[in-house]
Amino acid sequence: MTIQENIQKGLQLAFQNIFNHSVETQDLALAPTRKEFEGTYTFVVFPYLKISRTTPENTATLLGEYLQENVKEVAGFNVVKGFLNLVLNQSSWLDLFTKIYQNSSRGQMPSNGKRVMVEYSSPNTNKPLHLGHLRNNFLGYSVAQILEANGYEVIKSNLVNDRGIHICKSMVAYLRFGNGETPESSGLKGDHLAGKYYVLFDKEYKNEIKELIASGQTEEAAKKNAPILLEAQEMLRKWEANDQETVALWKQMNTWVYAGFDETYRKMGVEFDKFYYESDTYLLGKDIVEEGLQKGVFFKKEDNSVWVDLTDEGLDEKLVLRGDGTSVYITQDMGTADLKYEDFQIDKSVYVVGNEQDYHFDVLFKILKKLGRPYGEGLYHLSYGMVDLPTGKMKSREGTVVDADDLMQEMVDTAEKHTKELGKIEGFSAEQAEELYQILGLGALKYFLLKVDPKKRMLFNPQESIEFQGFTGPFVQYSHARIASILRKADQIGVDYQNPDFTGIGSIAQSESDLIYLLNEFENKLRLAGEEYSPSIIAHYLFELAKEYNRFYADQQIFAEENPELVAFRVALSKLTAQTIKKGMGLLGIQVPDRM
RNA sequence: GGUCCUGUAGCUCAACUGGAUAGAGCAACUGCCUUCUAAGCAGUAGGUUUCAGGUUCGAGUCCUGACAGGAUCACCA
Repeated sequence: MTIQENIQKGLQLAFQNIFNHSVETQDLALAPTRKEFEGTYTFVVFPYLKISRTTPENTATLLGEYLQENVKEVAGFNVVKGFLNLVLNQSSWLDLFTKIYQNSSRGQMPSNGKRVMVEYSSPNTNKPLHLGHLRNNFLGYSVAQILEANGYEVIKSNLVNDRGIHICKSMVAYLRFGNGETPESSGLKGDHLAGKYYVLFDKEYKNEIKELIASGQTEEAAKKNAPILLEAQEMLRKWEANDQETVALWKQMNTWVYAGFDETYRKMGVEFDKFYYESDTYLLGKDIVEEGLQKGVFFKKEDNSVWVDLTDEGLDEKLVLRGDGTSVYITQDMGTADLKYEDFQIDKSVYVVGNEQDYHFDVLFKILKKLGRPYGEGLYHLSYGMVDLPTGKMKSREGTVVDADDLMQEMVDTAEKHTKELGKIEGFSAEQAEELYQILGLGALKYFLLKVDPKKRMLFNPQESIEFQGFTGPFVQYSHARIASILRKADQIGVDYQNPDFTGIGSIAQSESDLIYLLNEFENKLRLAGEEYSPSIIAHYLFELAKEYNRFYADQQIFAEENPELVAFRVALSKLTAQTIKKGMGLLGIQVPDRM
């Protein structure tokens, strides 16, 4: 039984004995006491005045007296209006700490026997990754870690959009302007090479439109008739007809792109257990359309096209198969959903995709539920907001994107600059220093993108570089490095903090019990982050924890203390904080250094 | 136009899902390094939570209606 549960139980008995009324323990909500009042937990009595039939102050006082007498953890209480603030006794804090400290499986819930797939990243192979992809990748990876820590078996998947008109555009431009350029000959990363030709396509396309308009065509006609566009469309047809030359070029360019992506993913620190390729899946789903027709979930129109009617769910009619029998986007998504289930028998499926596709996923999930899919109830669209620049939306064709590789490198460079300015690399080898810059630069970037609630859109100003102070990754990393230093010293002077005995400690400071309180909150936050698919909950928690530790650090001289048990306690408290930071940052995909 | 999301300090974000005097960070200003890392700590200042109603003991949070920004409403992906 946790302290909270003991208090709830006590409250239940109090209501029974004082007011002769039975209340469910889970309804008795305990909130953390606000900083400006004395106490740890606060019970709000307003909702219970009908039961107590007396004033809020009176009700709170009666309950408080009962708790103080009957619950061993409650040392005292105070009443402010209808708020009953409970003060815990010193030994409860130490007992609680000992319990957490000795829990070797802390931060990893036991298996819940459920399997979840997290699909994220899902790049197009015609251009390199940009800032928006960074948010997607960091979110996806982090949510996967969080679900795993919550006891799920997690499969990280990546559905690569490797076919379609946009790929053909890069290919056509490459044939026209490439002169056989390769990543080796140009020194360009493969994905950047493909992106270069995607931009060239658009440039040429616009030129041709201008020329056609000059020769008398309307703008609308020119947009349809530009030769380079027709070429791209022709190339798509050839690709679908499995034309040898086209397929060979397609394979060649994609190979280059994948080599580039691999490098970017490695730098990001993300990974995948399973890749799906749209070139394999784009024809899937037609059998489901047939099934849907038979089940009466879909219906056919005169032109043979197949539709689903979702008007009773507040949506519209939606096409699921064209009149000529060819697929649309949602057809293959239905097929891919089935494929994922066939491959892994997943209980849940999380799609990390931007909020511009909210409607699409709403439709997709409703269809799959109507079809009675066993995984239907476990579908979840982790919809995140766009990353905007001060200049507006990023457009890759117009070159107004913040490139992922460039940004990561800038962050590492900035980390190097800050570190050198602070003169903090004494005794580091060149490799160690470089490793530190990577850890700090990527940490700052990931934390910056993950600390915001996923569903909110966020602004990124490249001019104002990402901070290294305050509510940032490096602040949390710094706190960890500080503690690592404490632990080194403790080892050096022989403090036994592995199995310490705290029985001789009289009382602990406010900053110490506050820290224990927060450390105890870790698993609650972990659970909440899993339920909400929200790394930002972890990020906020870690900031609070690091902040509280630094308060304690400034407050207490660890090794100057004369009572050896108290020294051991403080070192142990430090160690548990470091472990929690490391584990928590790991959930965000962020490493922590031992020195910085 | 229909639907959905968002609106909180100058800026970037919180607010434990309806609880106390709405909190952090950045930027500004004041203090604190001869003892464990100052990428830190403590403090000052900064608010009509876009606006108007409503629900109740109690609203940033729920409801209605405005206003502003964004997304989407393709036989594109």
